[in-house]
Amino acid sequence: MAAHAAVLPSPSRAPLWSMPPGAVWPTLGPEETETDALRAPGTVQHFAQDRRIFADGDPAEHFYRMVSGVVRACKFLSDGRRQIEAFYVAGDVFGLEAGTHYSISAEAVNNSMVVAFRRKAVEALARKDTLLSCQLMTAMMGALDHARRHSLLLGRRGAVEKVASFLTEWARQSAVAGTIHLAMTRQDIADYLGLTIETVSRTLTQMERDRLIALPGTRQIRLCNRAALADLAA
Amino acid sequence: MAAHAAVLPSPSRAPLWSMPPGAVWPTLGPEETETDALRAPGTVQHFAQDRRIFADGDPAEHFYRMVSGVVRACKFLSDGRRQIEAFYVAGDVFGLEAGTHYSISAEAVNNSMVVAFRRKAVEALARKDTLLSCQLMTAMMGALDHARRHSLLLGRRGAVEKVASFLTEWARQSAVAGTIHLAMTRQDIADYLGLTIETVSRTLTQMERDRLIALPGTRQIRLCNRAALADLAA
DNA sequence: CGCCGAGTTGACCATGTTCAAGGTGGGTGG
DNA sequence: CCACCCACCTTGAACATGGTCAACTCGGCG
Repeated sequence: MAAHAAVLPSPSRAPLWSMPPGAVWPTLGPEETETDALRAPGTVQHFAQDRRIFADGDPAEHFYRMVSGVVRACKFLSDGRRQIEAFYVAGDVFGLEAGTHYSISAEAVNNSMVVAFRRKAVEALARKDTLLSCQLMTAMMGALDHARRHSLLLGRRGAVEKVASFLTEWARQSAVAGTIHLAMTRQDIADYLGLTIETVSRTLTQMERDRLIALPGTRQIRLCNRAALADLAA
Repeated sequence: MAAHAAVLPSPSRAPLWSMPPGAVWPTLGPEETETDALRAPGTVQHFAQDRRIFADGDPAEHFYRMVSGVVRACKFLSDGRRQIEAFYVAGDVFGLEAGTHYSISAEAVNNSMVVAFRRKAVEALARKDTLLSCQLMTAMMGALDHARRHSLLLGRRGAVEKVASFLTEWARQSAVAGTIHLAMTRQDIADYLGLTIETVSRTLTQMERDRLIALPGTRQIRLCNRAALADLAA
């Protein structure tokens, strides 16, 4: 039961793109989680706030596992418009790529610590070690699930629903006693939700008026009516 | 060189979420493509127009490879709003899931033929056969890439850019002599782009006025100025 | 204290949606 | 073979949501 949480070596809290329990592919027995090949060849790295970890188009030589902090994965249009695809937190794996180059950029939202893995080394390992393949596969599919839910959000939800969804999602990973601490700016939130900074701000203010949340500080959000919020997030 | 195209057994045309050339993970030598374990255990199935192949929440017992026709993958909100995440065409693999249940629905856009694989059988194979794992991995990552590009589209592009992107993307797979045949309705296009049917219609009409396209029939689009179109799609 | 970046608020505006009416074309049955 | 029908599509006008632009506030820090 608890063994399922150890699919990827990490603190056991759910990643932002929450991996469903039992989401191992193929299904693994508890004893197999001992192998944990991802732990061996990694090197620890630190990134200061807003530092780029890799850019869209760079050769994909490493991939990463979050230890602490928050990282955003984003894409840009030629005119600078930005879409944040995901925020990564402790335990999340990112930078796995189909081709030889990254198709997305990754930047530290705040001071962050990651473990970097040489892609080639892990590829070689993965060819021998089926368990490792499965771990990577599971990480990928979790990311795919998240991307799909995110598309539904971006394409078919209004501003209030978007903000409510974000709060609900982020609360799962960063709520202490009903109060969220935001690692990211309003601009980050806006770019994650496909909105503008002003709309995010207005929506939060309106939610405060409606007693759904309280805003004790700009980076702190207290969830007063979590049920109603979850309801908005539908 | 050419062997790279045979990552998945299929007609060699690029899938809608185009898999980049050389997108094998880990990188495979030409000789290895002989194995092609996906070919063995499949059973051919036909689905009539609008028939559901699987629904969000169903137990994920199979996954599929397109032989002919077009399939849409979509998610729904409780009030019926729909977001189409992808259209699948010959060669595309879909229905790979992280958990034990599908997280998306798949429906035939027109009469379609697919090969179904028992998930358990292939899982078992994949644990032995690293090549197979890699093929699946590559398929997944192609899907992830597509989902990310789609998020950027949904979150940060206007109606004209969206329609132009759709035309450009779909032309790659269904253009004969500069004329696209649409398998899907305007509603499908709208739900793919996060727009309404009226906006899609108006945008196409405007593009016709601007001599970017011609509309000889409702399901036929002639690309008159492909460069300008690609430019709009940025 | 004053500056500066981040956030908020307001007024106006643009894009895309909604609602409603009319057109078109492919298939069916008389 | 033609008429009708129905689903699909187009068009128009009013409307709403969210974006833009600009002013102002707040809080942290030199």
